[in-house]
Amino acid sequence: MAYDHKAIEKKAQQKWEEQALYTTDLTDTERDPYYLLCEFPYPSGDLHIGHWYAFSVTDIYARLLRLRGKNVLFPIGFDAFGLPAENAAIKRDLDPKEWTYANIDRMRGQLKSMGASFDWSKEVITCEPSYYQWTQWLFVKFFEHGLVERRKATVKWCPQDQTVLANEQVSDGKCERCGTEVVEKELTQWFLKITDYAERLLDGLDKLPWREEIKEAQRAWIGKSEGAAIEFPLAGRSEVIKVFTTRPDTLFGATYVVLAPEHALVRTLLSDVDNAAEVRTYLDKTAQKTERERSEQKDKTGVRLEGIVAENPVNGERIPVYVADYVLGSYGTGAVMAVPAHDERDFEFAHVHELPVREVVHREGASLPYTGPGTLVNSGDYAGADSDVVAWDIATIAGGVRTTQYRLRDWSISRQRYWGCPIPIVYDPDGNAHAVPAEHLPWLLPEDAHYKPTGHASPLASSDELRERVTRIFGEGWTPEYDTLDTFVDSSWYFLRYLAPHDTHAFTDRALSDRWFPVDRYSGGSEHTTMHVLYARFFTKALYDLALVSVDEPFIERFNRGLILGPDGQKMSKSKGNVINPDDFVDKFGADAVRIYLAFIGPYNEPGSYPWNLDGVTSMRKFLERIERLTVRADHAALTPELEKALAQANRKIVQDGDRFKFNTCVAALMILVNALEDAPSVSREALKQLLVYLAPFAPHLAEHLWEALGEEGSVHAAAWPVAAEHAEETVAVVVQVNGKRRGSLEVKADTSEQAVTAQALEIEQVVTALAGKKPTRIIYVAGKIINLVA
RNA sequence: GGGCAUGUGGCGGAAUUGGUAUACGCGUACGUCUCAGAAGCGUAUCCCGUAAGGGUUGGGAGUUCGAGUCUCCCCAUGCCCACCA
Repeated sequence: MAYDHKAIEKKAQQKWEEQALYTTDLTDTERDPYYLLCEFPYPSGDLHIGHWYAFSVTDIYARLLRLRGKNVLFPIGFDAFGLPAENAAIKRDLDPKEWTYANIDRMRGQLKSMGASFDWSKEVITCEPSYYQWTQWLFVKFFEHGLVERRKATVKWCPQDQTVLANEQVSDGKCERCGTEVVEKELTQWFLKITDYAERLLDGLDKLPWREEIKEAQRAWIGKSEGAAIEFPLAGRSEVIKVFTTRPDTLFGATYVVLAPEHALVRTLLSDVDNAAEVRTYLDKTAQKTERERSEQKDKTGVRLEGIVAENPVNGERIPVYVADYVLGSYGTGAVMAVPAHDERDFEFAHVHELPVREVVHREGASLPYTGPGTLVNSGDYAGADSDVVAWDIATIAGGVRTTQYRLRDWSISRQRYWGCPIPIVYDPDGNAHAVPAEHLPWLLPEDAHYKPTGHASPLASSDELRERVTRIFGEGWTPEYDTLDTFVDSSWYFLRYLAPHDTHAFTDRALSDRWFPVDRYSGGSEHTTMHVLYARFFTKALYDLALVSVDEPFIERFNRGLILGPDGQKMSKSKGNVINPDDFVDKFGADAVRIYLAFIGPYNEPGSYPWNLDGVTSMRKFLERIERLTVRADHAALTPELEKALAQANRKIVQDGDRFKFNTCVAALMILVNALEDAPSVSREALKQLLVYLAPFAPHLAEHLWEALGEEGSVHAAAWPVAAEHAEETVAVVVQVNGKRRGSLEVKADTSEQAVTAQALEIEQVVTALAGKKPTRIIYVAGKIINLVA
């Protein structure tokens, strides 16, 4: 090894710490502020290669911006409450708190070993009372303004983790954390009313310059659909069945009505149906199915409510009523009008249960079920009309009301677990909820609770201290809330806390947030598109409405980074044995080589997957060694025009592609520069100094070391970004084409006229041959790039 | 099933608003240095052709002086959502 990376790294990291190089002065008004944010890590244990990719590559940009004169805020913290840490601690028979803090200590050291330029003075840890005091304070604000609600609802429950999950935390019917099949449970829970913001969350996206795929994913998740709410009266009864439909034009084709098994009306009707036993059996069977079983069963199951008859409001037709689990209790009104001819699910159900299929929208050549638009048939006075045109007329005569439905559900935030932020709510003797007054915040997580979940009651219920605390403060008969908050609540506002991490009077600093918020660029994983990023946007809008911040979108730019795969091209996992431990590589090749490898592997501005490649890291180490050898050749000669040009090109490329988050081409530009320097007859100190500044963001330790070796003062990371030399006299290569085909090229001065270029082009032998005596009829000249002679 | 994204050498990838396709690197081959190996250094490396030249960005069509880039159709892959009425 040509240089001792361990010694170099240690020395450089010490130097930066001593000089407090990365402590951001938030009150500085001289330089432009730039808030660069990475998703803060979950203290799960060791830092893996994905963490390196997330933090060390974003760090390149932080360093680059600082060199270019920005006042950069690049903070770090820990998302420290939550299930995985708690489960891991229980498995090891440790207190979740001890386990979490031990992990934080270890990860801090590992994060520093990357040479990441985080401002540790602003570290936030969400499980610290000084942090969660403000999570609670915000919860109370939301509570006071009606944004928090306690209600009974069917919620997703993870039997393994013994807790409720938010809709966003269920994927493919399984728990996001542990993969267990999720079941539904009826529970009284706290909700954040994110659905109140559905429309604004949608609108806000239009103005954001994010990649379309991120915005589309959020739009799809919010799932806006417009339609009509229509009431179907029940013959001889006072109740009505309210349905939601986006297709009122098919109303004449409704041949039955379906209620979801969870629908409240089912229980009411049960006493009057002729086949109550059969219905009850069906309801019980359905209740035992997991979400997935319900959606994956081959045949659409259901049962008719015998003796109950609904009336189609458009024509008074009497049609049967069914209970079927293909209708979701949680969407729309929990009931649908079934139009088998024009809906695939209704068609399937009608087929199984031998219900009539009546075509009302006709299109030549289309077979049923046909779900597109067409000409109405069997539709009374509307027969012959265009289905799209008269849809709302039909809705109107049926008494339909224009309704907008969202797929988005309110955010369930109660967790029946120990390791989370206590919900700052107490109940009076009558069971009414009251917010814990601000003077009692932080509302501490009791230390005497049995933290293992029992499934019967939340762990906090086992705390005597909590009960006594409530009695002492509020009086006899008052009881605490025993659930804790979903971890995603903690992380929905941490980017504001970085601005005032030690403030004991406010959750953030208003003056600083006016200056620093929103975040300029936020880098994270695509798995958070419909979770954390959505929640953070919701929080910001709510805070804006409470006049606590001045903007209502938290992130100007959002980038989802890619994934590092195992050497076999598969996703890394312990079971596949293809997990790369970054520590081994850092130990062997140095942090700089690993950083620059991760930067070079592919563009950072779009999500992709990159297999880990040992040869790639090795070659980066060799590249760094070439730079080290180069510095030994330093002399005092003046810069040659060639080198000046090469330096200017690298400078411009790194600035431009850095801003685009394309560090792979920045590294390529560095390589081209190093190749040019190696080929040069002499290497001046001035050229090397510039090279080291360009290298510094990518390989911060080696750049610092070589900077010192050249005898330079201070830190290379505090150096001024070189001004790229402008060459007015520069010649440019102009490609000469005949009929769009390349026939040669010319070296001309940039400001050469079209006539002069044409004249020169016509002298090229291949051009003459290609023209074969013809005269160009048209000449297209793009200055400095191309000239095309069309003949 | 729906939505979005992406298809460029053996591999990762490059190609500002349409303007030299394959930058940079890996791998490979040969050479050099060496007692030998490693490292280093040098040369070559999309395809056909001795060459001149011609062809090539998943396939097909189109717009254009000019298309990897724009439009349409098809194919493949990846991600997200998924009984959402």
